[in-house]
Formats: sequence, C-alpha cells, structure tokens
Amino acid sequence: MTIHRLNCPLRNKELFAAKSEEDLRQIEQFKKGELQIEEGTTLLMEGSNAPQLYTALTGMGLRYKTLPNERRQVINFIFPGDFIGLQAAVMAEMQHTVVAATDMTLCVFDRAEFMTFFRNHPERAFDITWLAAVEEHFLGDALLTIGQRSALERVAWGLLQLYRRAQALDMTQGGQMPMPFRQQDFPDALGLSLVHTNKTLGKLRERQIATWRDGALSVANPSALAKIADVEWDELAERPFI
Amino acid sequence: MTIHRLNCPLRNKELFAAKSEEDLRQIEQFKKGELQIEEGTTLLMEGSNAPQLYTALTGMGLRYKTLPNERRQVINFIFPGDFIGLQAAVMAEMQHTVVAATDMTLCVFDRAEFMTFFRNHPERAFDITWLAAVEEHFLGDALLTIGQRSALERVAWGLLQLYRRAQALDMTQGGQMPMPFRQQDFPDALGLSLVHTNKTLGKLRERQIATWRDGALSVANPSALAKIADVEWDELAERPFI
DNA sequence: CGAGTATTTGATGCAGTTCAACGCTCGTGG
DNA sequence: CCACGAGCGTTGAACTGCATCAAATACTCG
Repeated sequence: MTIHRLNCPLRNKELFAAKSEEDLRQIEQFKKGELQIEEGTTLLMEGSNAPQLYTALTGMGLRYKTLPNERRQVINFIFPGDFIGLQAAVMAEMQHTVVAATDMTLCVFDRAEFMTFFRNHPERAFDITWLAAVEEHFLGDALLTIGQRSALERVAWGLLQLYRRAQALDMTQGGQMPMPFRQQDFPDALGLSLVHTNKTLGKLRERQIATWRDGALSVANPSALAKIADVEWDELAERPFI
Repeated sequence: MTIHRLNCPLRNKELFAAKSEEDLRQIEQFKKGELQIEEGTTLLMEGSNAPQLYTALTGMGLRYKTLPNERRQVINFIFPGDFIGLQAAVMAEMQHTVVAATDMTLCVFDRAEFMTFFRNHPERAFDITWLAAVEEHFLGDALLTIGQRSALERVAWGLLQLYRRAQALDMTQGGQMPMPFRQQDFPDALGLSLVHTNKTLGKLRERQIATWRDGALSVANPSALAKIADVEWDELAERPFI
C-alpha cells in the first residue's frame, strides 16, 4: 500500500507542491485504499452523509446541484488533484452531487479518521484549508462570470478555465485536451441554454480560436480567448494536494 | 485585552457553537486587538496582500469583485461572525474586495502568526476549515441561483438569505431587520439590473410578502418567500467562530 | 438497420436590459 | 431660510440577447 502512495501520480506534476517522503507517509497512513469508478458513476450525492472522502488521481468529473424543477447548475469540473467531500467531512452533509465524466481512480480516505488526521498533521490540515480557499476563489470567479459576463465572454472564460487546468496537469498536446463532458454540461455550468452555447461555440470555431469536437477541445489561440473573456492569461499557481 | 475576548459579542449568540474559556483564551492569544471602521471603508482590496485578518464582531459589509469594464459582482454579504481574509492568509493575495456597509467592529489577527496558530490549535484550525466549507456551500447556492433561477426567484432567494442570517443573529424584530446596503448592491449580487430588481421588489411589496424601505427590510411572510425561491425554509446550522 | 442520444441550425418570443425622466432627501452655501 | 445639486429610489417605454420551440443531422449500440 505504501508503494501506491509513493507512486502517487500527482506527486511529480509541476502543478503540485513538492512533498517529502515523510509528508507522503503521513498521507499514506490516512489513506484507506484506491477506488476505480466507471464513467457515469455518482460518487457523492447532494444531501448525503458520505462516510468517505476522496482525492481524484486520474480522470475527470463534475460537481453539480439541482433545483426541484429539474434545473441543474454545474458548480465545477473535477481534475486530478481535486479533493472531494470536504463538506461531508466538516459539516453534516454534501451540498452538491459528484459524478465521474470518465473512468476515474480515486484515493480513498475515511471520514471517521478525518478529525484525527487533521489534528495530528497540521501541515496537511493547512493544505486542506488551502484547497478550500482555492475552491472559494474559483467559485467567486464563476459567480462574477455568470453574474456579469455576456454569453460569448462566459463561453470563452469557461473554455479557458478548462484548458488552463488541463495544461497545468500536462493533459494537453499541441493545443488539444480531452473533453469527456457532454455539451449539456457546459451551458449548465455557465447559466446558458444548450442551444445558445452551441451557437456561441460555433462563433469561436469560425474565428478559429477554439474548437470543441469529438471529445476533444483544441485551443488555437489562448490569448484571444483571454481577451474575449477579459481576463489575463496567467499560469495556475502551485497548489498542495492530499 | 483578555477581558475583551471573554466579552466577545459572538460568544453568546445561539448561532455560534459554545466555546470554553480555554478555547477563547487560545483565540485571545492570536488576537491582536480590535478595529473600528466607518461605513464605506474598504477593508481589503482585490489583489492586495493584506498583513491582517479579521473577524466581524458587529456591523455589516460586503465582498465583491470587479471586471475591467466596471461591472461588479457582489460575492456575499458580511455579518457578525464572518472570517475575513482567509485567502490572503493561505494563498498569496485576496481575490475580492471587502467594504463596510455600516460602521463595524472587527477582531484583528496577524497574518504572520496564522501558520503558528493553525499549527498549535488544531481545533481552531478545524473551525477555520469549517467556515471555509460553509462559505463554499453558500457560493455554490449562489451560483445555482444566478445560473438557474428567474429574477423573481433570485430576489426572493436573496432576501431570504439576508433575513435568515439576520434572524440567526437576533438582528430581527417583528419581522424587520436593518438593511444598510444600497439598492445597487442587491442587483450586483444577483446578476440583475438595478431597474429590474427594483420592479421585482415592487412585486413582492404589492403582494405584501417583503418590503425594503428606508434602510430596513421587513419580511411579512418568510414561507411565501421560500416558496417563490423554491427552497425550504430551514434554520441555519450552528457554526464555529474565530 | 432502427431506436435512442448528442450535436447543429433556423425561426420566434419574451424576460430582463437599457434609456430616460421624475421625485425624494439631505447637505451646502448664499 | 431657501435655492441648488448630488445621490438614491421609483416608474415608464423601447429594445435585444438569450431562451424556447422546432426540426434536421450525426453518432452509438443492440
């Protein structure tokens, strides 16, 4: 088991802060095992009281919330390194649902041991808080986008977020990244209709800025995207992982 | 100084988890002092690298982000008990601006000591993470609201959030609460225009559900609001404070 | 090959934006 | 003490970006 962790696929990505073997051993102790799930699997349910927490090791997923009237808001897309289930660990229950968009490998932790782990390893506790702060930052940006930007700006912003994360994780190749999400997921994240999102993507395709087709997103001109979205194109900051 | 903290105005509110004298002493050690600021003061600036952190003790404020083209998104309203500056403490800098909407009293902490405090007091560290998770929860709800709900639903949801927090803090009296915010702040929080928000508030006024006038919000029928917003009207869960 | 699902495109309608104007309140200065 | 202007709230009228409706085209899998 220890071998697993020391082989942690996150460890050598540039995006993540370097960890000593001792650090990894701490995490290893907390770790219960690894979990393979298939595309489409619901990992955590809104309102549920999950006994386990996860870190995504490989694959992608998404978090969403639903309204009684069937409307759905995608909160965030999940990439390797994301910590899943903090709300369940800290508060009573999850406030959103998590599903796998591809097959995924997850690092599994036990919620019952969370408090002990948190107490005994302040550096790790700090990392968890860091991740929570990063998430808070992202959600603030998303709120700004949905609340204030036009459809074209939103779409550009959304593609840029995805592309930038993929790039930081070495998931891009020649401006291409895998896009396992259904097109419906994207408007649900941006607060737009499917039809209008599709037409907007069409504009970006015509202008040869970005193309989403056949499960892949290819971004020919990231700075044009950034200009449309009215954000600076900066690299993602290094972040910890658990 | 110790006397201050033991007199902490948050301590005896029902909303907040009870803390022992020992707990308070820990926080007291971390505390640098109290700060009085006037209505309109900007406490933290987006992009700034603040040396201090705060907990709101009295008064109200708001967090917002701006776009280059002047558009503004209000991220959240600040009430007593809110922790301010976590992002600056953990990451390099603040991602949003914080301003006071009324005169405020703040509990001041030193960012340089944050790491030490976090390490030495795991229970407090846990509380901070809890607060971060609560914020994440709120932001997810806000995203759902702005992304998926109609104007009337959004306004009802927004009023309900404000009213519910005020109620949990004993700031209401006979269905009334103070509303120090300018009407522009509200549409900026909901992703609507000022004009349309005003007209929507007018509808709620006509229907005698809620009235916002002269710096006070009076909610005659909270469950009608909840029904319009399509949420359940439940009490806020007890939460920790720092 | 046919049924179900995802993407694309065209046509129509409306919720919410934008523009515009007026009223109220309060502070300032003549 | 009143005139004036600035800031905020309210209301009316016209416009438009995006939603909704509709339908055709691709793709997947039994």
